[in-house]
Amino acid sequence: MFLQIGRLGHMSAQPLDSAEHRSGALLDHLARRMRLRSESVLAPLGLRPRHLVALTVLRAGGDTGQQALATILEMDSTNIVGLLNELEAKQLIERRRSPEDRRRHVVELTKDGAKRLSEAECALASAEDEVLGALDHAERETLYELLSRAATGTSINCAETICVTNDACRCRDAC
Amino acid sequence: MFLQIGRLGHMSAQPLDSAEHRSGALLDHLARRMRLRSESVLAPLGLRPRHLVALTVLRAGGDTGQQALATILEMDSTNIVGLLNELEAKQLIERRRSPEDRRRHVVELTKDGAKRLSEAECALASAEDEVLGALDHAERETLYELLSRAATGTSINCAETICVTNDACRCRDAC
DNA sequence: GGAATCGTCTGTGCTGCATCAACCATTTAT
DNA sequence: ATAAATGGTTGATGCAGCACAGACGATTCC
Repeated sequence: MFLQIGRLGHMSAQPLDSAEHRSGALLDHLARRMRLRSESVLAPLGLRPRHLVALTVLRAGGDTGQQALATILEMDSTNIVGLLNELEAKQLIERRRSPEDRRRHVVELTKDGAKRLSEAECALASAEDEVLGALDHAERETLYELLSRAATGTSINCAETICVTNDACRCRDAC
Repeated sequence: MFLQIGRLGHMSAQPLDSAEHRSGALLDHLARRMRLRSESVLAPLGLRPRHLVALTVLRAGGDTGQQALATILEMDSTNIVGLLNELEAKQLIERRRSPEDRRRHVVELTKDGAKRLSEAECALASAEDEVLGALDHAERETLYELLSRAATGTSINCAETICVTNDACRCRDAC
């Protein structure tokens, strides 16, 4: 901190690039705190945090080949198989062979899957309250929107997926 | 999603609570992506992601007993010891006995530690570019500020720690 | 003096995950 | 048509993060 001030020196009022503001460690820290709480909350629903991540990605991304899924989640394909097996056994997802390329399995969220995901998210309210307690509602919504955009890499889904259901959503400005 | 619309029914224009917007899974997802990239970038510096988290917390929190650290990081005390041993061996932190309660070890970031942390954060620029590529500079700064506030649990440090060095920081509105 | 607290060290075991190897179904190239 | 490449599946192996438990020294509080 003082280092930075020292470097700025004669121009301490300028918004100079703030190179040290890396979110990585904070992301890691908060994700851990959230995950620890999520585990116990999710257990009764037969889910674990990683399932939620996969379901969330599937909801956002639409139909996805599972190799593409491996890329998005940055997991090894072989581990994707096991993960999807668990989700398919609970009928939260479906694997269909792609009509275009029948080698490919297209993974899709089932109606049950979407419902279960929704339930899980509701159940996580208290966990989020503990971890994000320092942020008010609008700030959390901003956070969600930023994370969501970063995760999908595009803002295409934003208008359709988010804004329809929430009049206060800030993403209209951003979109 | 449709469930919520159904629930809203006659008042679909109201900004009702958006219960499904949970950040947990997104946090998890992005933290993972960031961590995978961080590992290789940090290795030459002799650090691992968890070290960075600890150093970041220490920088933000000032002098901290290591039991308090265990609480903040939500790690077992015994694992904290090992983590701190590694950092102390590299002289990035110091353990001093607290003058008030000499049972307690107060953990403090050394000058070298602050410097190394700063270097690491610079080195992580490209990793962050990949993961947060969908966000522009101002959005990343907003994200950092939100995560930072959530992590420290208070907004006390905000004015001192962040805003002095960055004129464009949005936290003035929030503070 | 005795009990409780903070930190340290050691060992044990579970879990997540990467990696390797072998295999089937399907598509693409020759 | 045959061979090669691709997507997916399965099983085995090994490492690392981490929780947990037990024992110990140092210090404080009653």
